[in-house]
Amino acid sequence: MSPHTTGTREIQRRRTRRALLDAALSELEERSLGSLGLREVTRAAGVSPTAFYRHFRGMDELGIALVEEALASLHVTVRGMLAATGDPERRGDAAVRLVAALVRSRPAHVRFLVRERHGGVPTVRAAIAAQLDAFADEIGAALRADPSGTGWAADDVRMLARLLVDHMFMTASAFLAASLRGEDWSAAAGTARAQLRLIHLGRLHWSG
Amino acid sequence: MSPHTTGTREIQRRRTRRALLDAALSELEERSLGSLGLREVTRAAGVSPTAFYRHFRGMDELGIALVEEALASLHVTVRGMLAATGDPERRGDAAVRLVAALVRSRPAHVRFLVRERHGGVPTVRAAIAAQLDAFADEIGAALRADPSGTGWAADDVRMLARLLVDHMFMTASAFLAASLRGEDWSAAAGTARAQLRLIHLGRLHWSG
DNA sequence: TGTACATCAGTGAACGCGCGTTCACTGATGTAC
DNA sequence: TGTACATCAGTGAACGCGCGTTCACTGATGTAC
Repeated sequence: MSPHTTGTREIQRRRTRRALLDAALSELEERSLGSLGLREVTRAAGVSPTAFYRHFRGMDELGIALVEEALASLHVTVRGMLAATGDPERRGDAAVRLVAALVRSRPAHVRFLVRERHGGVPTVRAAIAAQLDAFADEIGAALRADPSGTGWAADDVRMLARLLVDHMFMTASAFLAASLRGEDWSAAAGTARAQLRLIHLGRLHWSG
Repeated sequence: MSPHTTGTREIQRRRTRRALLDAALSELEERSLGSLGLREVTRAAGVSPTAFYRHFRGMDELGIALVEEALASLHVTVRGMLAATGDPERRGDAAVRLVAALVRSRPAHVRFLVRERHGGVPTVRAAIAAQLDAFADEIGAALRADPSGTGWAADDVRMLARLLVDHMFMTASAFLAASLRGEDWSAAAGTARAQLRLIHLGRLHWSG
């Protein structure tokens, strides 16, 4: 392996970078990226303020790095949904389960996406929007490939794909809200499953 | 009329308060409430920083005032939707038109709601969430009153009402995004209408 | 109507504080021979 | 393997700046008689 991935110096460098990202995610639990200060992040990460500049040009760049991490996780979830098999009801339930698993394993990343998707940092907003468009395209392609998708207009496939992407965010947000209230997730999961079932029924009876 | 509503002093007081709220809304076009400073607002409003305290205890209180204004507008829209008559397709189209009218008449308020709904100021988030719950209840009551709502379980009515509330936000957000890109709104409106039609089809074929 | 006093929205100076950014530096790690 | 030099992640002091908040104030508006 090259020294760029395994050298002692490189390992330490990665560790500090991770500490900065984790510190930011932790601070963002109750706040938004736009109100987060460089010194807050370095303080929480246990490094000097100047160390920040060895890793990021400024807070915006750290924000973009968080977007990339969070969307990579989300992409795995989306691919898992598309790979699910069985009748549509089963696939809907699997989708809700995958979202729940994502929120459970990376709550801070998911909260970051939900918050910054419409948040106050234009570059971050744009990066999220672009990737969600790509996810919608991916879902649209899967819908088109599905036998039940024959006869659908391109526009209609796109509108359904967007609805499903947005519903995924609604569901993720509902799980986060349930956590915050100390509730168990079964009610939120039930609601999400029922909504997907209703959307699927609409899909079955759709006439372009 | 009492001097509390028409006195010269009271009129001036209201004018300043309005200037502060409008200045904040204007600054919030591209930013979030959590990152907005008191001095920025007073500067944009053309008053001294200390004048702020004659109207609000702090930025949080100004945020709550904005929430109240914005939700009052939204409530008018929701009531308009529920009052719409005709076949369900017409009612869906009317709902989309009402959302478009709201976004056109109060873009800054709507953007504020979309952004701060999941934003970084807990008190504001809570105020919005509480009111959206109330809207969902209102919509749920209307769905129950509708003849096509007979035989629906209470949970199912609630899940449909929530889906409709969330869809309203999706639609508003889509209009704002179209504006930002300088696009015409017909594509976003068409997508929203189609999604409502699909949801309605699901509703027709629902089996508890 | 006129006068004397009270109210209070908005002012301007002042404060201490944390911010982002710069700079020259240190010392461990990496590299060449 | 050993030595001499280069690299570079992280440091700590320093800076100028805008922040939120306080205070005593001003002067127009409101009120009592």
